[in-house]
Formats: sequence, C-alpha cells, structure tokens
Amino acid sequence: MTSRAVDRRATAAPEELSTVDGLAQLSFLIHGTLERRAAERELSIIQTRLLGVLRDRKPTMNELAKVLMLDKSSISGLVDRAERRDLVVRVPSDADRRAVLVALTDRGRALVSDVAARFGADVSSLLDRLPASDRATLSRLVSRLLVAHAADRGIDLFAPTTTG
Amino acid sequence: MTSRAVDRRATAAPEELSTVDGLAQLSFLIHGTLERRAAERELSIIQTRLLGVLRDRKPTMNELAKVLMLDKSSISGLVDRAERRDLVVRVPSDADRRAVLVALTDRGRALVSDVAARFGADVSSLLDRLPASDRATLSRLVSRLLVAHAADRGIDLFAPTTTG
DNA sequence: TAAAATAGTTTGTGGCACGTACTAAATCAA
DNA sequence: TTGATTTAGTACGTGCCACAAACTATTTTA
Repeated sequence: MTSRAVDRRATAAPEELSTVDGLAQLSFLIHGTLERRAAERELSIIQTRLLGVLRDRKPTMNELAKVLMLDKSSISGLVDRAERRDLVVRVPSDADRRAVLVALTDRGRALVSDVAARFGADVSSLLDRLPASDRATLSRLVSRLLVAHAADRGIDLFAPTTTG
Repeated sequence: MTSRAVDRRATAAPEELSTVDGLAQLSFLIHGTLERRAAERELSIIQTRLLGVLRDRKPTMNELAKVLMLDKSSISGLVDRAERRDLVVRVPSDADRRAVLVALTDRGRALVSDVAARFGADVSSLLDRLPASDRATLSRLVSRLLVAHAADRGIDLFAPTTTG
C-alpha cells in the first residue's frame, strides 16, 4: 500500500501502470509532497488544512468540525495548538454567545500562503514534465472526474457557496 | 488546504479547476478513499502501507524503516501493534542474528487483499465516469508523469527489483 | 581483538483523533 | 414564562503514530 506496493500487481501492459495503480501512486506522491512542504514549516497536514480552510472563511468550531470531518473535541485541541503558535485566534460570536469563531492571524495567513506557494510550485514542476497540450488534456480529464464525483454526492463544485 | 480550500483560488477559467488544484483535490479524494476503506477494517493508512509492503517482501525492521521512511523506533511500535493483532510475525534472521524479519500472517494477507480490492473498486468506479478512450489517455499521461518523476530521482520504475 | 558501526528495543514527549462527561447558552413546548 | 431539550464548546482519558535519546546485542573494521 506504499506507492511501491500499490503499483506492483495487476499491471496490465508492461511498461505501463494500470490506471488505478497509477492514480493511486500519483495521489500518494502529491500527498507526500504537501506533507513535506508543510513539515518544512512545522505544520502537519491537518494543521495545514485548518489554515487552508480559514483562508476564506471565519467558521465556528462546529463548522470546522464538519468541514474537516473531525469530532468537535478534536477541533478543540487542533485550534488550541494553532492558537498557541499564534496562527489562529478564537473570537466570540456576536450572534450566538455559545459559539466561537476561528480566524487566521497575519502570521497564520503568511504561513499557509507560503506552504501553498511551495506546494503549488512542486506540482507545477511535476506537470512541466508534460508538453503543454498533454497538460491541458490532463487538466480537463481530472476536472471531469472531480465534477462527476461531486455530482454523485449532490454537490455543485461551482456553486457560489462553494466557489466564492 | 482542504480539498475545498485548495480548489478555491487561482481558478483560471470558470467551470474548470486549474491543473494544480485539480490534481491536489484528486489526490485528497483518493487518499481519503483509501483511508476510509482501511478504517472499515480497523486499519490506519500506515498499518495498511505496512501490510502492503509485506505482500511481496519479507524485510528486516531496518528495511521497513527505509521503505516507509520512518524512524526505526517507529517501526518497532508499528510492528508491535500489527503483531498483537496477528497480522504480521517477527522471524529471526538466519543471516544476521541482530536482525528481525517481518512477514505477513494469513490473516494479514487476507486483510490487506480485502482492503486493496475495495479500494481498487472505488478508484475504478470513479474512473468509470470517463469514457474508455479518456481513461486510456489519462492512464498514459499519469504514467508519463510518474515515470518522469521517478527518473528525476534516479529510479527506473520498471527495473526488475522494483517491478517484481 | 579492541573499537566502531549496525540492528533493534525501550522510554519519554508531543500531535492527533475519538468517546464520554461536563458547562453554558439557546430553543422548544406546555 | 418557565422547565425540558438541544446545541456549542471544553476537559479528560485512551490509543495510535512519530521522533529522539539511551540502551543491549551483534557484526564489522582496523
């Protein structure tokens, strides 16, 4: 189930990975790339995701739990650790005195931008191995997959709430 | 940095994700799919990777540390927990009395096969959203990316040792 | 054969995720 | 309106995962 192991069986044609194995391997490669870039800034994947979500939102703890698909008790600890590093702040909600809003600090915003930029550069340079026309094709096919998958789950990838 | 957040900015053309964002999002989708399938069998990603590596090898602890890119002390605990569940066994090495070989048990082999099959089916059904010709194209492009990336790191993806 | 290197374990620390139990505030119902 | 229920968040205990440092046992080397 390591990238190596995944590509080992069911390789249909020699000199070419099966689509399933290839996609799996590529996923691990990209995931590992983000993990590495985040680690260079002392961030875990989940801390990075947290900061990423906060780039364009100021959600409650509860909303964070839903978006990140974690238990609310996990969010408490996650935000605790980020707050200790001055990456996020807790802000009391005006609308609901039980609720707590979470926002990026300048430091948090700078950090996530940095990681995103470095990660983006990595993926871009990986993609540079393909001629531009192939890149365009790949982009189109990947988009199609994602849109189809999102549609399956009743989500419009380009709806205002999601995209704006 | 959640799949949602990643796709949110630098979306060049409307109705289409940038290649970088699309690939990132697809990676998280596939990674999450494996995570879910593994969790259904009470396995973490790293436990699943461990079992995956062992499908076609019987490495030492030290080799495992290299393949999984973990500290050897992490491997001790990882193998401990897997051994407790009767998924792997430690076997003393004949060649080096310091060394310990790790092998799958029948139970471990059955479990990893099960997870791999379910995960493979997930990815396949995702791919089924594309017409066959697009699938072939995608497969070719992904393979090309992986081969190019491997070559960068001085690895021949199809060398006998790697490909079995 | 003595010193250095290697294989693996143990212990301590911290992050991450969960479930349970708890407090405070908001909402619902009678 | 007030009493019951639901909701938002935290605290605590448990377990997994990862690391570094310290340790034992073996092998290699000089």
